[in-house]
Amino acid sequence: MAVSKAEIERRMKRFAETCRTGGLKTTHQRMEVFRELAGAETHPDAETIYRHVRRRVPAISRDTVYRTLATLEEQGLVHKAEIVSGRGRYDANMEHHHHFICTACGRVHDFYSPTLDDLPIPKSVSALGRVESTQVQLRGLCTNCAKDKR
Amino acid sequence: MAVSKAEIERRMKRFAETCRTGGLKTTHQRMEVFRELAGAETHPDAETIYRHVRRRVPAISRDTVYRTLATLEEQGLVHKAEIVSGRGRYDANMEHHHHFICTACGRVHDFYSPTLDDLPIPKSVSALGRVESTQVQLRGLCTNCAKDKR
DNA sequence: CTCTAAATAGGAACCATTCCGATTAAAGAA
DNA sequence: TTCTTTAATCGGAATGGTTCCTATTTAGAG
Repeated sequence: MAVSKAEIERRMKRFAETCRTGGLKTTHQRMEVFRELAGAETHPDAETIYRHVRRRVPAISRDTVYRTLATLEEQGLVHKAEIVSGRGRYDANMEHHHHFICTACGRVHDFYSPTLDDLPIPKSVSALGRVESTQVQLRGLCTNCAKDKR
Repeated sequence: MAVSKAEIERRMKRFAETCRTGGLKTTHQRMEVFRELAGAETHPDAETIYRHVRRRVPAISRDTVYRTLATLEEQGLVHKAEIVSGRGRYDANMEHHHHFICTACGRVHDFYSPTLDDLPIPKSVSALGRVESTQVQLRGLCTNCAKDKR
């Protein structure tokens, strides 16, 4: 189930909008990096994004990809999940969602749950600091890897 | 509030026990790396552990620290949290707990909640794979960093 | 069209982690 | 205790992801 055309369209519009209001130049490279994420569901890492975008923008540099991802995150256009093996993974799905992480292949799957979006935070936490975001991480063997094991 | 003497004692015993049953040699280096974590509450990273242990075992190598941490994790003696900036952080607290991560300083604080230990996992997740562990991550500004900002 | 600040390319640098080959030492057997 | 086996260690080189640096390019304002 790929991201729908309409959703990609919507995300690209938001990108253009954010560039304008944020005073960012809408460079070809920037646009293509975001487009890559707007249509992805696999939480690709920077290297994967780099390889894919290079097909369309052959001269793009890794540095640009990394810088652009950081900029997009600052602007709230993409989400960076620091999950496994120190390799950041990105997605353009800004709805509140949670992650199922496969302990074998490292793949990250989104899932949704209104209940989990609004967790009962214990009082003791207020002593630690002010909570700005919450996220649930589930770990286990994904269906694919479970199949391979047999 | 440091880890109590009794708790450290208990953890060291478990370490010795696990080495025996797991067929691991209880080397001086191994013991000191674990001792460092048994008494820590700060989720130190490998480099920090290395620097501390080196006071007691001056010739210890980074490789040994990294290998030992991996071994201890395999044996279920320590817990590795992959949280920020690709730097693994370790703790010897094996009770089910959750993390409050400061978005400014990156420090990780544990907190406990029986309610959060047993989350209602949405049915849709079963299509993704078999859940083996659950964890809640809260992000925000810790009290310390909030103070500094003012 | 011109100008300027922002952004990019490409390669060097950086840093955490892992690998490798030679050496050491834990622990079971004698 | 001493011997033997083999896991574990050391230290430095290698790796891989990410960031930095500087010259060059370009988006967008005027």
